[in-house]
Amino acid sequence: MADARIRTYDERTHASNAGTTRASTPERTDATDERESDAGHSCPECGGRLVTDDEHGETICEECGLVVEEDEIDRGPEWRAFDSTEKDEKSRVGAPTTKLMHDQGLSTNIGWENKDAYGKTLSNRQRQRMQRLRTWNERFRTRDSKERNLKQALGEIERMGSALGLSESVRETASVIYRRALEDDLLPGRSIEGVASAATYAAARQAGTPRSIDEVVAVSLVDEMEFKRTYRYIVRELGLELEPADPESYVGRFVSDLGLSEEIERRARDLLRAGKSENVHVGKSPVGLAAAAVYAATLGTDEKVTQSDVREVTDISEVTIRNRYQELLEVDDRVQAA
DNA sequence: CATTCGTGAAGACGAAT
DNA sequence: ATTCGATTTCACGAATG
Repeated sequence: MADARIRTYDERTHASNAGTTRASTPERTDATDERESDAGHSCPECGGRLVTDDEHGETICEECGLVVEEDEIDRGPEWRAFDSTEKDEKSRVGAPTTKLMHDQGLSTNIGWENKDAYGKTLSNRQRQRMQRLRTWNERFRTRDSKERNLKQALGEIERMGSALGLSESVRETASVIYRRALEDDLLPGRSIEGVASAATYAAARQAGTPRSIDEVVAVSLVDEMEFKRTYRYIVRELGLELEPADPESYVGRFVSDLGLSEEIERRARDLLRAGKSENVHVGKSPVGLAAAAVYAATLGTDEKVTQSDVREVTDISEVTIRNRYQELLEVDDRVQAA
């Protein structure tokens, strides 16, 4: 963003200016105003001196930095009211904040009625001006809201992407998908985290480095139900074209997680290719196929893994592994014979 | 004893209505 | 919204080494 570049430039010039000013007048108070708190209090951890940091509303230990108390700001009224008329007179605070709006209800709202502050009806000319103001105010507010939304979502995508070991380009794709969802107004009614998770999952699949639903849900902030619901919705509304994940793309990871050799990996891939040529894989879980192929590949060799080992790393039940690997072997035999 | 195998009931999901 | 078919999972016991 151009904004960011300009700001750093600004800061640099300010910094150098401040440096020279400070050199001429060395006795300047620190920016953060810290003062000693009441005597008799000391840090419960290390016994160090406690100071209050008014800027952050915290009491912290000077020695170890332990935050003893935080959020000391009193958000209640500083006056007391004994009946409701008194309350009306003394109260000078505005509308309560709400978490239901992204800006906590603190942004400008222009009333719907065409009355001025005294309740008088507006002239025609004034009405038109107000209408324009409403339009623009609304535009800025939603634009701003989307901006924030996007910022948070991108952070989330970044976090999950790195937790899942996804490449930079996959994260790029995920953010593009997210942007599209945002532009198409798909977000209302859905959580940012959910859509971010879905976008990440979809991007990983498109890039041919899929992560299973379980893996994504594990690092996501939403539960599996919501994730699946959101994912389907996003795919449908955005018209994302996603091939069923290719079982082979899981093989490498499973093999290495199980500590098996490349020979096994090669055999597993062969089994999957044979299976695919006979359309064994349609309608079956790709992860299940991959798991079964890896297991089957070890069978004739001296590298031993149990079905339950495979279940551990793949999250595919032993039953499914059994069913799939037998099918795979059967098909492989047929292909060999042909 | 550990592992593998097979089975029926039950849950989840997509498609069709 | 419900129903149906296919798939996967769970729980269990039997067989195998």
